[in-house]
Amino acid sequence: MPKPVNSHEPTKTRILEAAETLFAEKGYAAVSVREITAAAGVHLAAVNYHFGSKKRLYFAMFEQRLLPRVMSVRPPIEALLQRGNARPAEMIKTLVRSILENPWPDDRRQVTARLISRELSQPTEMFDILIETYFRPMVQMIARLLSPFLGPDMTEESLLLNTLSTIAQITYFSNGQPVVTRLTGRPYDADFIDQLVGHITDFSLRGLGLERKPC
Amino acid sequence: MPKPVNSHEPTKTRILEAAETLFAEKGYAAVSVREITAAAGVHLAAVNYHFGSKKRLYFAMFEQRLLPRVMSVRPPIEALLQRGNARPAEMIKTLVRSILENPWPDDRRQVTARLISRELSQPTEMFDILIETYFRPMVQMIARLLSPFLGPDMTEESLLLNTLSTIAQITYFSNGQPVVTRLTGRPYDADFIDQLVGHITDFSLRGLGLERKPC
DNA sequence: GTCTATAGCAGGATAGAC
DNA sequence: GTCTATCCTGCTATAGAC
Repeated sequence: MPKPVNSHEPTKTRILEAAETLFAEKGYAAVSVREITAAAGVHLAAVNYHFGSKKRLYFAMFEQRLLPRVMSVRPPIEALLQRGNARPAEMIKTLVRSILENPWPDDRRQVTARLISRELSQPTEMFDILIETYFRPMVQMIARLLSPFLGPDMTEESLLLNTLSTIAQITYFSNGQPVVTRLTGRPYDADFIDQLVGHITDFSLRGLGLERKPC
Repeated sequence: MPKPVNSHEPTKTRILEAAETLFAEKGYAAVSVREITAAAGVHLAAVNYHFGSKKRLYFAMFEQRLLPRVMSVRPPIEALLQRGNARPAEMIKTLVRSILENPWPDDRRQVTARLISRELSQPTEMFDILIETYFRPMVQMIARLLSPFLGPDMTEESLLLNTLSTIAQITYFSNGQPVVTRLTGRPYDADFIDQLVGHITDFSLRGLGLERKPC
């Protein structure tokens, strides 16, 4: 448990921080309250005093730390939408970059991505909240961003699938880091992330039919 | 535990089957040996008698059931490669379909996909085996399939990233089923899977630069 | 609010009868 | 090989001293 303990934070915050890290690493079931309190440098009973139970600690962590952080990704992308004059290449590149090298603090990037991916692949009671407050608005916003360029004859569903194909790549290269590193031999440093952003942008632009190949 | 018990199978097999289902559903840590033996309809001590420990049961399940099954996806795709005269559109469609509606028995499709995705996103000691025996050969095979069409000036790394972008979509629409259903309102019936296969194929062909848009 | 002590139970594993 | 009974550890949760 090499996690620094921030001993000036209040007990409650220390618990939330430690819980977040551990839940992200191992998953809810594999983490014990003892482990969390030890990592947080607080006494065992503190979790039940402050949160009532282990499950409610998870929910509190989710609502108070995870959700606010993921919501913070949206404003910059919304700003892009408001401007209204961006070109598709620029839009997609910004989108990809804003998620791949996201604005969360360095020590929380991996943690945040893992918690989201965990919740999406193994829904708990938080699944609905995550979908409706974060994921669906995000997808709709991206779809609205793209839709003017994709032609008016495209169905809603087709627009959605195209949006999801773009998101699929971002998600895959973001969450699948262990696999990608293993296969390419490249660690996720600034260099490689740049390259990934470029690749995903190009592939998606072509996939969306927004960039013509020589014919 | 509505799982039927196949009471004519030997104890060992019954345990492996139940373990597979439960590990896929809940993850290793969240499943107890008691739960497994109850679902299998055998006595509690059977796990330790036949496998030595819960962890070794997981490994046995992985090697004896999961790996052989995922390996069975390869031959049909390899056959495509051997023929050598397939066109890219056909190849990619076959590839997408062979994974999206895979050849595993109906009651094992979801289970198999979940176990793989679990192992890739939360590596245990089996991660290396899965990567080296299944994933890397699979990716290399697909890359070899595509490479003749992508032009000789494409770097190895670029070829790999393009391949992964295609796989990313297949993986996303396959593993992200709860999310996709939630956002589209479509259950994964034959109809929708057809539509997904078509979409992923088209998007990927364009993404790879293999299908020209009107210009 | 903090922490100790412990209740109460579920977990994996095992010994030994059959 | 099968199954019962049980050990013991480690878990969540709580009671109650400070």
